[in-house]
Amino acid sequence: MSSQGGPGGRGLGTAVRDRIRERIESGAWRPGHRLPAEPHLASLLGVSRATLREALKVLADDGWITRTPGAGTYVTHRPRLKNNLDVNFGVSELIESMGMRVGTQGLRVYDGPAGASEAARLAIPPESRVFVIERIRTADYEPVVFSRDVIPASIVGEGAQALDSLGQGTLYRMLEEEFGVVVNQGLAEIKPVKADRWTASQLRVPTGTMLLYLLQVDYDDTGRAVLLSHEHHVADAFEITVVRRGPGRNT
Amino acid sequence: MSSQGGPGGRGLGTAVRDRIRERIESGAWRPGHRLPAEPHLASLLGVSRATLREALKVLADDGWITRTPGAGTYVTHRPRLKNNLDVNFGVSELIESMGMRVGTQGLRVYDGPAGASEAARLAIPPESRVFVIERIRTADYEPVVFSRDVIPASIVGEGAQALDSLGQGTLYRMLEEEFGVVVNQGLAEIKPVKADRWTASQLRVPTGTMLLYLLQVDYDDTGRAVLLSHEHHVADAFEITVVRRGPGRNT
DNA sequence: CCTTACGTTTTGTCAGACAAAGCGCCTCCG
DNA sequence: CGGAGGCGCTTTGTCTGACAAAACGTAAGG
Repeated sequence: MSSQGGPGGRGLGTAVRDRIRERIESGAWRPGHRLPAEPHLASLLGVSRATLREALKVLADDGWITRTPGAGTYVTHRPRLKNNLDVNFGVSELIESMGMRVGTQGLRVYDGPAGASEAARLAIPPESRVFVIERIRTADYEPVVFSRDVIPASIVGEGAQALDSLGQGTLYRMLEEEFGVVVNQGLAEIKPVKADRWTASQLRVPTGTMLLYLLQVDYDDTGRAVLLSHEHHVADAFEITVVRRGPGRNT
Repeated sequence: MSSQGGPGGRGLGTAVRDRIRERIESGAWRPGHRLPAEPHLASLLGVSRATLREALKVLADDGWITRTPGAGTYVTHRPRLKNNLDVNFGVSELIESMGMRVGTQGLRVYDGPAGASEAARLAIPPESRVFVIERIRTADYEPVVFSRDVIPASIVGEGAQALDSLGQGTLYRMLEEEFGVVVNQGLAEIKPVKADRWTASQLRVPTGTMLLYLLQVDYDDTGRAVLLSHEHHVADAFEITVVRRGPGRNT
């Protein structure tokens, strides 16, 4: 299925892109810093200039670098954020990136037929068998997210007992390591809601507390829906940001 | 500053990328459809294969297409959404894309010194002169967003009287056409809030109504902060979505 | 009828070359 | 001595051609 799943990712250009971005994120190349010229950088990275340029094109398109003919390639002068909805995937990484201890309470795993709405979003036949994972995520032992994850049985097959070991685990890592499913993209719908009685009691907050509700469907690289997540975030616990692409490049 | 500002965007590869994406968005190439082979498609678009591949690389990276060696390039089988936080920029386009009439109420434009917090986010000296635009955006004559836009005087110079004509205009288009400022990227912070007395009266909703608050800073292609926006969205008016990149490509 | 081997098609990567656009340095002139 | 203009170098943008790797369809053989 997946071509190689090697070190960096799928494809040399993607690996080069990640390597360059890591240098920027780590601070080795600070904003305003000028990158080596393309031929030089290509030989440094051990790839051809065409491959390097594919990586640079994506980075420039994402706003990491700015390229001007005759002048050079510079790291864009723009603040970088953690806790970014675009890149941070999963609640565990979100909490860990804030330097807090991540934990799980009230884990509940069961299977059954999918409801009509959830089946439609997962693009599976109604009444198909799905596995459901409900749990409360804690940051420094404080409940911050109540989540309900729905996975089609066709994804996890019969090796579903591994789901029981999600005590503190990352669901995405388990999907990748146990079932060979690599989540490539997710489509999240964001809505502010007030905590109802049940959710409030789970999160140990007063009824009516402000929550951020994320309804998300994740897809693998073939476009197959592999995971549906309902996440109720305690509003004050996180600072959620999104990078938006400007109209200058998106019609 | 900007190199050519031609038809599609800045650069041939970017223009090619937009042309392909338009075909997908318009439905000419539906999910699962196979694109012509690269040499053929390159000649169809009138560019070289290297340029075409830069465009395809970005599209594949953004999840629009899936490429497999030996097989071909296919349009990814994944639902496309309008009202996407990533691509839809500005409230006007958001409302128009939903097929509703966009309008403005209570426009108020004034200038003065920037506050400490706003100056810091715009990366300008404290007390710098800024222009402030406050207005209520309506969809089908119903208030849906109350926004406060802050623009440094250094951006708009002395031609600021143009700001008064924002009756139904798009601020981004005005920035581009009047002042030559192309917004490339924006960083938005999302938070659910309850409407306070003042905001509620502006939006004609009861105090305590659920709102989605977006605090956004926009940057041009050089990384200069050009616009700070506070937006209070009526929660039930929109369906806000975000495309998230999977851990499989971001680590 | 199933399995296997082959060839074709298609994407992935590389190398080299030329054009266009900034930037810095030098020279020339006042 | 100071400023302005021109020249050349550097760097990105684009094109051309080529070969390798991978996947699919087809045909031959058991």
